[in-house]
Amino acid sequence: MKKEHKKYSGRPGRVTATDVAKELGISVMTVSRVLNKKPNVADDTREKVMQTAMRLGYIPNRIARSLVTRKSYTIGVIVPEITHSFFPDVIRGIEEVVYNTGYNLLFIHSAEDESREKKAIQTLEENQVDGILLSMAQTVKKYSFYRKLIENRKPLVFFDRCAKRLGASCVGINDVEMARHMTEHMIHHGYKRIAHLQGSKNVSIGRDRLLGFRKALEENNLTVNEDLIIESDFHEKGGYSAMISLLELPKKMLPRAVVAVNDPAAFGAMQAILEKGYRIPEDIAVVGFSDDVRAPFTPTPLTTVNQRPYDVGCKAAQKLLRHIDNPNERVEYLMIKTEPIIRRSCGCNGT
Amino acid sequence: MKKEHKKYSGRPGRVTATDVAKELGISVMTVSRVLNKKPNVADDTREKVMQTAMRLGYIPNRIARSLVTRKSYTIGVIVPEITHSFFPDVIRGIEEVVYNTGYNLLFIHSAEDESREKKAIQTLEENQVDGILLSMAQTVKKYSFYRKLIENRKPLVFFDRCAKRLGASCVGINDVEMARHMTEHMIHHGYKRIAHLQGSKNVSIGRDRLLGFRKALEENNLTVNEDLIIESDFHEKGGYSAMISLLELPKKMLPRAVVAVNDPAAFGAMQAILEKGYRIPEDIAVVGFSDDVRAPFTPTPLTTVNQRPYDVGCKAAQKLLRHIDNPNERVEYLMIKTEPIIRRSCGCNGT
DNA sequence: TAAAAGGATGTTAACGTTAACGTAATTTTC
DNA sequence: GAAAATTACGTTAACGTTAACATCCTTTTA
Repeated sequence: MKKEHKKYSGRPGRVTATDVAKELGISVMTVSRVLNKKPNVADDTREKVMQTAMRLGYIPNRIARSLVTRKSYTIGVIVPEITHSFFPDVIRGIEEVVYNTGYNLLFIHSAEDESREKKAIQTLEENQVDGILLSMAQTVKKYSFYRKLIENRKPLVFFDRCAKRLGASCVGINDVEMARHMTEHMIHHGYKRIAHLQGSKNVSIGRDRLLGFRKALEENNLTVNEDLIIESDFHEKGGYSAMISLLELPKKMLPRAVVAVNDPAAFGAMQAILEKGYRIPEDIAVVGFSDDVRAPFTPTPLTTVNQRPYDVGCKAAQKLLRHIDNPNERVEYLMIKTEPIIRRSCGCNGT
Repeated sequence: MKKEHKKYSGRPGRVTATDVAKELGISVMTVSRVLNKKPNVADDTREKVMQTAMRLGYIPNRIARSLVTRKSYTIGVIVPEITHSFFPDVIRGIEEVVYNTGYNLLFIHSAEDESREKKAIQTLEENQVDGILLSMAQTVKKYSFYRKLIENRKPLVFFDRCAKRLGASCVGINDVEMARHMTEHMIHHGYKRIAHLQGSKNVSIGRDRLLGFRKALEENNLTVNEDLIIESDFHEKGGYSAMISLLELPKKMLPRAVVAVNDPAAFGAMQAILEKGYRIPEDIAVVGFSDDVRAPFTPTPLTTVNQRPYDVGCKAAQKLLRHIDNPNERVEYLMIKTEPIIRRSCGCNGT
């Protein structure tokens, strides 16, 4: 009575647990028990199963497993712009946490587009992800999709760009506080006319940093000049064109300093300033936000805020895993404490 | 006779196609046909199914679907260092191609570590990905894992860091040619003592760029000085320490120019050069490879090669999809043509 | 107008795994 | 030494979907 090995026999059929069981003349269940390291299996059986599984090149099918356990061990990650150096670092942090926990990352790039983000959420749900880590696209206006997720009890943790009061945890940085701090730093330099390149109002960090900016001016008894608050986006282009329009103001209305919503916007602004023949910081000082890899390298190194992306990623992933493991995990708004990085674009003698 | 809606009733059970079918008193199969836009369904039935599916909040379960169709519509992506700005751009390209094809990306970061890469491959296989896009970790020594994948007929396409002759397609750039070109550029500047900060030999781009470097010297009848070829890695640290050890050579043995395996290594080297009080390019010229976002911003803007990461990602994804759709798709080594970006670190008057 | 073709459904089984329960043999307990 | 507990399995059904085939009814064709 010959036994036939199924391995690579004819069609490209994968080796299954059933094949391993048949090979040994035992039940699939015992094989399953061994592979999942469950108790109540004799040592020698365990040994035999491991060996034949190895010999046949058995690879467990997580899809079949997921179907019955109703757990995919997959986490969805939605990022608005992977190209912005903040996000790869966040992903590093996320990866580092999920690595060794057995979870995998299903990654989707929303390209700052609301409809793509919606589609992404739908896709993640179809894939039965156990939870979602999301940083909002800047064009998102409606939160109904988030609400639906939360109603469906799909664990959701926002990072960086958060939607609060929806019942999902958030991991961000102390945006208001740091925007206030950086603006005040400009004020302490003696600058009076301070502009703000504002991020999209749709997004928490856009609103919060604007708030911090206003706070600083008010607390220091400076009038907030609405003409100097101008909507940019989070990228070089937006910063550039916003700055260009500021520079078209009459000479004496020109800002003496610019607080940009983030570093890419600041880079765009710096380029505009230099192109128009002004000096940084002698004519116009600039501060950014997020400590982009390029920040130390700009002609005048950019004063900014270290956004600790790696830590944001870690904390967000950890919180999500806790939500997944415990449906009663408390919804929290975690704030990573960040610090200013003083270089020279603000007028200091930094590195 | 009341009908009960199952939606959100008690336990968190998802709405299934069966629920939709029961609601309408029809068979699941008809529902399945509608949802998959298959023919042979009456228009009004189709309509009714769509509506109740919507009303009940039905979300198709891709996991169950995958199990029976033996297709996951998922592509695995393994990247050695997401933090290196080349890779996020590649991912953008990949995303752009798979977006709208219905495929998803399962993302794993190997952290330049062979064992993590192996584990990643295993994980992707367990998840039944339809194909894998992979850029080798620099510490990878054995190709047996790749061979096993290829034997198992799991479509695999390498990008950037390739292993050829294994039967998997590769998408890279013209490394040898461009390294030769850049080195020759240095020679045309009149530099004689030219050093090479070499990448890991385990990896194609490390070997190929070294080859191009040697070629240029030989073709121009310059002797290759082995002391000036020094192993770095692909990151700032390696470039820095490699350069430091070069700078410890006796004064007259010092290199006049440095060809770095990539930009991060070049940045490290530049830092070392500046710290030791030398000028770039007056004392030591430097060229990099990959056009990192920081390259235009270094104190002396870095001459480098545009690696066209976005195109690499697109091509790799396209090729993989073709391998998935057609098992007889020809194995190819695709080469994206790249161009030098002349700035100032080489001695030119670039931007 | 009978036969053939096609359209709109339903039925059954399967994908590969595990949960829940069942059973026989062995060991423990008092 | 009989009841109870434990161990080492096996059996059945289910997870949610689709492929393949079957059925019934309508329309077309010669």
